[in-house]
Amino acid sequence: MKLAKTYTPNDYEPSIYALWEQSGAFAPSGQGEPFSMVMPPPNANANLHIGHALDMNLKDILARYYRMRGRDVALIPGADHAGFETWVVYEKHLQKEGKSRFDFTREQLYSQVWKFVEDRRGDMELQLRALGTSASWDDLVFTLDKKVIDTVYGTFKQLWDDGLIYRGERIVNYCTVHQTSFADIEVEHQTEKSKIWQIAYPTLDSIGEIVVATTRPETMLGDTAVAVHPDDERYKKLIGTRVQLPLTGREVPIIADEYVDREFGTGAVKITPAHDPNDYAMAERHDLEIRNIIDHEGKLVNVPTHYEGLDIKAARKKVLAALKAEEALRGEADIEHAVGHCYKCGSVIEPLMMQQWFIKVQPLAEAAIARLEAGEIEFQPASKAKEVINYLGQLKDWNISRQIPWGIPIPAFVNVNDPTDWIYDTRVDEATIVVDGTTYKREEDTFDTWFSSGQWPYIVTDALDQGKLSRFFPSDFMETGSDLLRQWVSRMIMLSVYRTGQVPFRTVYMHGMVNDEHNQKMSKSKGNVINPMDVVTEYGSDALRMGIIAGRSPAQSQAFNTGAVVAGRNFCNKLWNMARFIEGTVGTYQHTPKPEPRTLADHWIIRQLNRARTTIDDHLEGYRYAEAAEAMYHAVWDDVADWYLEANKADPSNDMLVYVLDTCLKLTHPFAPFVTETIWQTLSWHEDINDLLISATWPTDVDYNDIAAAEFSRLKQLVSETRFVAGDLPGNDRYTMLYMDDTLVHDNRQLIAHLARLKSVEKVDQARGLRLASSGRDAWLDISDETLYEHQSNLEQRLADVRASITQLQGRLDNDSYVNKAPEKLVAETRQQLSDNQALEQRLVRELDVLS
RNA sequence: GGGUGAUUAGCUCAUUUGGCUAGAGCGCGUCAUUGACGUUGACGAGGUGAGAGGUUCGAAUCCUCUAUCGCCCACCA
Repeated sequence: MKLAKTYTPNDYEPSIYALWEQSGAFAPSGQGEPFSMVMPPPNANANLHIGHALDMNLKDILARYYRMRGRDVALIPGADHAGFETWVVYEKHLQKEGKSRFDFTREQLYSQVWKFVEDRRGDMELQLRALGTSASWDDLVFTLDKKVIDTVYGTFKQLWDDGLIYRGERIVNYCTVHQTSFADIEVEHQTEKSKIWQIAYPTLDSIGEIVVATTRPETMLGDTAVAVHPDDERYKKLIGTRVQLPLTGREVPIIADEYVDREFGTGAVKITPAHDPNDYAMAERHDLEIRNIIDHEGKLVNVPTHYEGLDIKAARKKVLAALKAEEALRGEADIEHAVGHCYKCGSVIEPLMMQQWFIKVQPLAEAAIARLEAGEIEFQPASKAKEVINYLGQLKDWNISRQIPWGIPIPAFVNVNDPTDWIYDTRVDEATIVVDGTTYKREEDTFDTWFSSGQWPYIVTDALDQGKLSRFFPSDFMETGSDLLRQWVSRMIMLSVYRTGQVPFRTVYMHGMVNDEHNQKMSKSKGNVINPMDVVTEYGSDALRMGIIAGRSPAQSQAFNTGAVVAGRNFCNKLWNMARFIEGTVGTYQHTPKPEPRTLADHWIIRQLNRARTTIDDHLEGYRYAEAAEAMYHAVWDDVADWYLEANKADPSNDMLVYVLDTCLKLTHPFAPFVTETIWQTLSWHEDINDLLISATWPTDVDYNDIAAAEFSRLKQLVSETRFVAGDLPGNDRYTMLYMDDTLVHDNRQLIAHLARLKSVEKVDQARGLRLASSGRDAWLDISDETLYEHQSNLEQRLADVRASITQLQGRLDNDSYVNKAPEKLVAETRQQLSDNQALEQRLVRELDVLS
């Protein structure tokens, strides 16, 4: 035998992958209707996590499936420079060496990180290969490739020309540790316990004071107003008057604004426009002064000298102490409220005023919403469409600048003599340029990664300049984690509609998260992270692939289930041993004939495989992976291995064995590519060097006789009943089956004996023993009266069951509403079941009569 | 605070627009076996579908309420 007794995946997987890659099977064939998917670029600097394994698998199954169905498949891989993510990793690396970003120029940093990423990028790509990803590697795009940058600049220019780009001092989310701003979506809000203090501000125009409530007393140094609700009776008369701020003595007005909640705190709010988004909005409405008092490192500035340079924490302490000394503190209370944190380092996000680049998103969002509402993109699950529309509908202007050197530089320059004079220019490698005699200095910020990733589908397919892959845009299938719906999917739609006039993809499939085995979210800090490469080493890539899609539905988070991976491994071994058996039986075989069914089992297995293929087609076309895999699993294991191979032993046919094995391998290949290809390569009838399963054609229907197939089903039933009954009898004897005038049993007596493990199957004139009543054949098990007697209670139990079900069915048919309103087909089925059960009841009654 | 998902066998999960006796894998029990496979085979046990009510001939599925858990969003100082 060519094959070892047990399938050991790690011995075969790498060479099989190499075989595919060298054969060029991953590249688009250029023939057939295109089917394309772009891979969300995994971070170039990091190892794959288990979510990637799922993510990749969901795409690769379709890639392999549609490839076999003759489509022109492109699974286009990517690698992400992951701007900020990578930057964080690199900055830690610098820290270890005792250096900081300020020791280097932008160019130096950029090239250092480039090298850092290059060194690590290979790991990620090797891991994708280990998972079996049939990606078109020649078409891989890195997010810092020239064509990416060119396209991104083109989009930026178009937005600029359309008046949709502006630079402005706005309040932004700022991490003082990383010293960069964030988009709203990158800020993590956490509920925290803290204190809320009440501070008295003396009024100027009358004797008295107004008490404000705040969780951030230190910001009072930057207050420029106090706000109350216009209808608040307590404060109505104070509106328009002024208060004097404690500590600084500055005078600020009391204003009225509906935003103020009368119920909360004291109903009076101190306004610090530079360091609170709401206060900023209010300052815009009321044209208030904006005082910056916190700098980029989180230290106080523009404040009385003894506060100057303090960090937030120290400043708060000092301010509170001073207020206490001035007897301006009126109370403190515990409070729970949401605080924004940096999603990377967890430090508190400071809202700060900064010069940033923004996109006016509204026109883009509106255009995208129109397409979504027209149903141009199908969502799996469908509910996600609404979520995207809602999100786009309330999107605020998008801050696309980041203050980190690792990324695509923003192609803009500012007049050294006029800070409002900005021009678009792509000579970002030069610190200054001269245009028409004027010197311009470049912008040092880089783009938010999502600005470039958001253009991915049309970049990688060269859709804008009709490149060689442009037939793959829009792509057919976009599959990614449900956590990226907003930050990535929505932006791709928005930018693609804007830039290309087309939606970027036709179907979006969102997968849920992979939790740990106890359904807890995986995280490094909890130490419950499952490394996909460990799973591959232990169980094999195919087992991981099969296990991770088992019972999974879109957008639903689910625990990682080792049991399902084990089942996958066992399945691979089963398939392996089926092949081993068939290969050993068939030996050298030179052609793959059109199967010509001869026996009942032949007809039946053809029917089963035809049906399985149809079921798999239905499910995969509807993206129901788990159901498709299950149909495949049961066809191969239950129908082929458990029944057909055994039947074939009783009446062998090599042609049929070859057909059955080939079909199983094809049906299984999208789900377990390695083991199937490994087997395929060992088979003598696939010896041709160019004969690869990955490129084989998907099975089509084979003719069979329906009556013959149905007769085998009846034999199966008889065999099952025999096993069941015999298993219940005392002892482990092999029994003899007796039959009278039953042609089906007569013609298949050898087969029945083999399948039911009987001593023999013999024709008799006079029946005796235990009648096999359930399967409706004139067949008996030859057992002694004594044994028969012991079996009586079993028969009685079965009779009771049958009668219960008769009562139920009869009740249903006695109900006129059911007979009249339920579908005819269903009613007919019920009638059939009733008569079947009645016949069975009579046979059982007769059996029991004989016994007594 | 708003939205959204979940609750089905011991565990992890299915069950496509309401319709056969609610399925699978793992686990569990009994038995088997000298050559395809113990990563096996045969047989089996195990579910009043979170709870309560409603609609319907018919509900795990639709509606209402309750309970518990999760996720996302959110400026209450």
